[in-house]
Amino acid sequence: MKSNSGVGSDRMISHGLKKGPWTAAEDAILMEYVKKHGEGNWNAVQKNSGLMRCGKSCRLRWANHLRPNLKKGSFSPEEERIIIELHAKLGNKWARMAAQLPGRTDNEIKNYWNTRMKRRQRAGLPIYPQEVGDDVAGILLQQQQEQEQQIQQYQGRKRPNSSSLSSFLSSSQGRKHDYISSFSFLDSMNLSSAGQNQAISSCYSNLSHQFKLYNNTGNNIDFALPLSPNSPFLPSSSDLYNENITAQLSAPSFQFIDSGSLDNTLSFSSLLMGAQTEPIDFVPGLKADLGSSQTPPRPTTPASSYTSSGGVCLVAPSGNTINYCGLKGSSGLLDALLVESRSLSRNERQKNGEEFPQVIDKEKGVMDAANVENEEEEVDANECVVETHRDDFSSCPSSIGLKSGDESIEEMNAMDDDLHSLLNNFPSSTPLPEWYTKSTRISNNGSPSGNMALDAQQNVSPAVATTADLDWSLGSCSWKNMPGIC
DNA sequence: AATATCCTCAACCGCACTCGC
DNA sequence: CGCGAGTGCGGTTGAGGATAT
Repeated sequence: MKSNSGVGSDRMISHGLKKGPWTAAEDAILMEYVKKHGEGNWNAVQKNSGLMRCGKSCRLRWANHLRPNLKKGSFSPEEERIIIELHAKLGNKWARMAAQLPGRTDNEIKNYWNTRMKRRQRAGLPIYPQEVGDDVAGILLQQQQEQEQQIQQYQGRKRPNSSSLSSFLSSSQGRKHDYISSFSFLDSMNLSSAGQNQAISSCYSNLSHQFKLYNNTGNNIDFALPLSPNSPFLPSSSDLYNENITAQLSAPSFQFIDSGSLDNTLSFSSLLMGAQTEPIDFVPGLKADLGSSQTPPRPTTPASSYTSSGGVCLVAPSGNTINYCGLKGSSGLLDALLVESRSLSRNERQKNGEEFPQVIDKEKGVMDAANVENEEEEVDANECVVETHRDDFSSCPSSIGLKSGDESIEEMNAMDDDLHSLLNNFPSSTPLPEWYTKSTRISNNGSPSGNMALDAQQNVSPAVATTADLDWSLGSCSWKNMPGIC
């Protein structure tokens, strides 16, 4: 197909029209036709010129190969730069990109991009250079913010502006560094353990209602609450996909998810790349490309969980299995930006002499995470769901209190009430969605954390798992009758 | 040298949109 | 308003060349 010289084959004739590669003779006929009649009205080509090609085929041939001023050959470095920038801004809008690259066709750009993307994924490289990611992050997050606002308007709910993740991230400040810790300014409270300068923060995005716990040293606890299956914010089941991917995790690729450095948080490109249209695209790349030839190290990190725009995403490295749930068509940008899976394994952190965050236990009060781990061993080697609640803070030891400069407590409490009533209105006994039960609980020696969806697989039979099995309350979600939950 | 596998890219396909009737 | 033709767009396919085994 790369050469269309010579006599074409007749084997691709269908309904009297030829398909397949164009011959030089056909090209000549088409060019002559356009010379006489101009572009357009492609279906008339066959009638007027005798060319046995459909109008679509003629248009494509003309646009991609015959029209004047077409550039041939490889893209120049400058063109490549433009493509990268345009793709970062536009996504897979090949025609729009082609409009900004004189002499280049959408097909050409598309092929180039797909090839390049695969190559870089194989190499474990980010698709977008970091500087492009920087520039684009704000744009996409702004779009995300607009979407959120639209949803909020639709829901008729008022949220404090200060809870807007997007506005913060799209601002000139807060880039590159401290994304995670900066999130604490959202719907969060920072708790300070006097003398230890240690804090646990909880935050949930007002859209996804996913919680993330992390201490202020930047080592998150890798915890995310699932949305209720009946949450108005949860996409319909048809919008969810769930795919089990079996592959050895490549260390370089996985770094984007499981980055140990905040700077790497912006090196999300390979994740984002596929996410432009469908986040899962990234992961099949792993599946396809990490076959027999690579034997990457087994990840030592715990489950990663991150929110999707308007939905739920879970990424759980488990040996050589990744379970990924997400929203079709989500931009994936927040997925990446919210990727908080930077935590070292507990053992490593302990080895480094790092202090563990405190965990608020409903019955035992505040405990050190290390103690939680010991408790876990008695009940379940890996399971421990950190639970927190703003109301719980009142009963916290006096050594824990609000840091100054936090948002209005009243404001946050109002939001809490809002959410609380929402959660309480969920009907019970609703079967959990597929993504909820398909996920595999990872086994790790990491932080005292768990993802409820992951816990579900291990501890609750998917067949009987319903919302009635969940104990929903503000800031917490637990499986009823499930031992080992803090 | 033979074979398998990978890669590239031209072409196709399905869908959505516009426009005229 | 509905219909069909024409067109554009983005995703996918598969032939054939390149490379690896």
